[in-house]
This record gives sequence, structure tokens and C-alpha cells, in this order.
Amino acid sequence: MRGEHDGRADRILDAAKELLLRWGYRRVTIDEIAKLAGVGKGTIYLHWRTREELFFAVAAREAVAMLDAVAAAMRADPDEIMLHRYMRRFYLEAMDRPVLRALFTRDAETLDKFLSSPARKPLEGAKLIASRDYLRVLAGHGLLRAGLRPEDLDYSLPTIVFGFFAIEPLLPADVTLGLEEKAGHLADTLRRTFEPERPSAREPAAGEVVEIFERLSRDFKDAAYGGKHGS
Amino acid sequence: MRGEHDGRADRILDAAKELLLRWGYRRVTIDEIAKLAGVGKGTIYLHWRTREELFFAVAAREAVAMLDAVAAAMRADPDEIMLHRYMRRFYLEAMDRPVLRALFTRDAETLDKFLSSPARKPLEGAKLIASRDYLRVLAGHGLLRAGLRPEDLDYSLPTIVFGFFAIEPLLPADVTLGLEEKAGHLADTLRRTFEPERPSAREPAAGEVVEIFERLSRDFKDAAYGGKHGS
DNA sequence: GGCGTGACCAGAACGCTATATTGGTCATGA
DNA sequence: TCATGACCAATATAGCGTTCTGGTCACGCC
Repeated sequence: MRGEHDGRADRILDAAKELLLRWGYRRVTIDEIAKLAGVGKGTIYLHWRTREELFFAVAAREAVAMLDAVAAAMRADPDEIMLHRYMRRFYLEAMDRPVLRALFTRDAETLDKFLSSPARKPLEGAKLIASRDYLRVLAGHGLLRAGLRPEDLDYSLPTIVFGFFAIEPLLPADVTLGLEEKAGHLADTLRRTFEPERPSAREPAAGEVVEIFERLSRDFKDAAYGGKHGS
Repeated sequence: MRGEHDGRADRILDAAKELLLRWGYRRVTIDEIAKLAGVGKGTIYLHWRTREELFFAVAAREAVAMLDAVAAAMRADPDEIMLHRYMRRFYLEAMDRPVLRALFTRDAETLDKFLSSPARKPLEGAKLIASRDYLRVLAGHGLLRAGLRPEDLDYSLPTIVFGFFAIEPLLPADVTLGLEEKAGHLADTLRRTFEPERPSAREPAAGEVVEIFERLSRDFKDAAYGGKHGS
């Protein structure tokens, strides 16, 4: 592993993230990032091809942290692999990380053009929310409603989850619900809509599921640091 | 009732609606509306106080048409009062009406600033989706899950429904689902999340529910035509 | 005399040019 | 071989004169 190389990438990503959250996507310049990271501007282009790819990497690294937290929780408690438990944690972890929160709630003030930037495609939440592999394992172990095939969720599942994120900027100021409660409502909806009344045991599926999320985490990690160079 | 007065209002609203859909909110001027409606500009201000209120009236009149269709369907078939059936029809009727579709899918190209305009508040979908009166009647007649109180839906119900509308502009072009199928997924989600497994009979509640929607329709009608003058 | 109208006005929006900024490159030097 | 910052084309911004447009109201027609 290229230790120092990745260390420098992290310093640059730290700088980009900090400025992104402070000033918003539009106002952050490559020069400022380089200055804050203590590197020359050209160095940034040794890691990523374009400004867009750099910010994509910022998001990808956040996704890695989230996925690692998810996988750790699943390792600690197999119940956590259930769709509604996963999405509950997904929601809480995403809302706790300012960059991901901005992405998922579509915070235009912070992200501006980045919201509709083409470089974002590979990261699209769909991958995270409706990972086919994950859903296939759930279905195979009787953890989805009988007769529900993974592709049946292609539309409904991301749509429901999306709603819980995207509603955020529209909520009236006097809503008193906390994050945990909102996450609970989301989980409840998904459990009732997609899960069996008496699900099978989780343990047999837990190993496979954890592996899927570990792999997903690695994929995002490669995407974050490997923008220009190979693995 | 002031027949000719309202007739003229309708001609103005027709003109405003037509231009809105053709050109988008930003490009439509009061002068053009007046010209197309065959009235003087000042006349428009005899009906509504501001441009915003005029366009709000356009939307309100569409909502009236939708609510009337909803109430008619409920009169024809009491099953239609069930939450999941209502929201299914709500979705289909709204998506069939370009103005409402633009509103609910938050079509920025068409609506521009109108999306965040203060005059829109009284119309907010929340009123339509989570009418407390309606939900109270459902709960009172055993048509909501046991223990579910109307206010428990304040957050979840509009959030889920919102997701199904707001996801529209984000769907990849190759989604093959038709409107009916999407409506079906929405209905399924709401039925499983909020309704009892074996609901009571609908007939006892049907009359009350129809009345609620008829009243809601009248409210929106007043709002549409009564911007300046009383009833 | 009450209703409808379009000339009128202030302020917002637009187009245009000159200027400044910035993403991305690459010759240079460590 | 790797890192750098001066450099450049392209885009964004600022300033400003002009046009456009929402909203008003004095007038005149029915």
C-alpha cells in the first residue's frame, strides 16, 4: 500500500471537506484547498483528474466511514442485517456526517452544481440502498416477505428512503421529532412493507451480508483514492 | 353566485395556466395573461391582489378538480375511502394534471420561484395528504392500525407520499414502470404500514369522509376565486 | 356611478463589456 | 521521479445603462 501517498490524499481530502462545509461547493477553489493542505496545486492533480473527482472522493471517503460503521454494527449484532435495522443505521450515520447529510438531503446551498454533476453517478445512493447482492442474500434466507424478489424493491425501497432524506429541508421549523424518532419511523415503514411477520434466524445470513458491505466499503475506498492511479 | 364574475376569473385562470405550462412561471407576464384572456391588465387585479395569488389560484382550481374526482370515486365505491386507495387515486389524479404534477414533483423548470413562494403555504400538500379530520374518521372506524393515532401520521405519511412524487425527476430514463404501477407501490406501502390486517367495514365511515373532501374542495374553491373579495 | 381599462411609475431583471478568477497544464528544479 | 507554481484559456463576476414588468389609479364608458 502506498502509505505516504494516501496520507497526503487524506490531508487534501480533509482540506476539501472542511472548506466545502464552511463555504459551499461553488466557493471552494483548488488553490485554497492546496494552501490549506500544504501542498502545491499540481500535487492535487497527481491524485484526481478534475475538481469534480476530488469532491467525489470527499463523499466516497465519508461513505467508506459510514459503511465501516454499518459493517461493525452487523458484526456485533446479527439482527442489524435486517433491512429495517440497516436502513435505520444508514439514516442515522448519514445524517450524522455533514457531507453525506448534505448529499442525501440535497442541500443546494452547500453542494450547488455538485448535486447534478456527472461524476457523482458511481456513488448514487441507489447502490448503497438497494445493493442487489445484499437484498438477494436477505431473500435467500427468508428475511424478506415471501414472494418479494430483490428487483421488486428497485423502485419502492429507494423511493421511500429518499423521501425521508429529501423531506428534511421542507420540514417546518416547529417539528419536534429527533433523529432517532425519524429513523424509527423509517425503519417501521420498511419492516412492515418489506419484511415477513416472523423472519427466519439472522445468523446464517450475517457472514455473507457483512462481507457484502465490506466489499462495498473497499469499492468506495478505491474510488476515493484511485481516481487517477490504479488500485 | 356571481356567475359572470367567476366566468371571467376562469378565463383568466385558463390563460395563466396555459402560459404557465408553455413558458414556465418566470416567463409569464401579467400583460400576456391579460391579452390571452381578452381583458385589461387592471381587471386581473380586481380578482387577485398579486401575481403570486393569481398563480396560487391556478393551482387551487386544479386541486378542486382533483378533490372532486376523489369525492366522486368515494361516493361510487366506499372502499375508496381507505387511506391506501385514497392516496393511490391522489397520486394518479395529481400526476395526470400538469400543474399539480409540476407542483408535487417540484418541477423547478416550470415553477421556478413559485416553488418557494409564501403564497403557496395555504395549499401545502400536507393539508391534502394528512387532513386530520379524515384520519380521525378512519381511526374512529377501525380503518387505521390499532393504536395508531392521527397525529402519529403527521411525519411518516406526508414523508412517504412526498418521496413518491419527488423521486420522479431523479428516476433514470430507462425506468419502465407505468404510473399505475408506481401508484400501486405507493398504495401497498401505505396499506402495510398504516392499515389493519382486517379492516372494519368502510360503509359506516364513507359518508363522513366524503363530506370532509367536499368541504376541502369548497375551501380550495374559495381560496381560488376569493383572493380579494369575500366568498 | 360603478366597473373596466391601459398609460404610467418605480424597481427588478436583463444584456453587455471590461475585468478578475480559476481549473487545469507543464516546463523547471529538487 | 516527483512536486511545484507561473502560466493560459475559459469561465465567472462586477458594473452599468437599458428594458421589462408588477402593480396603481385617474379616466371614461356603459
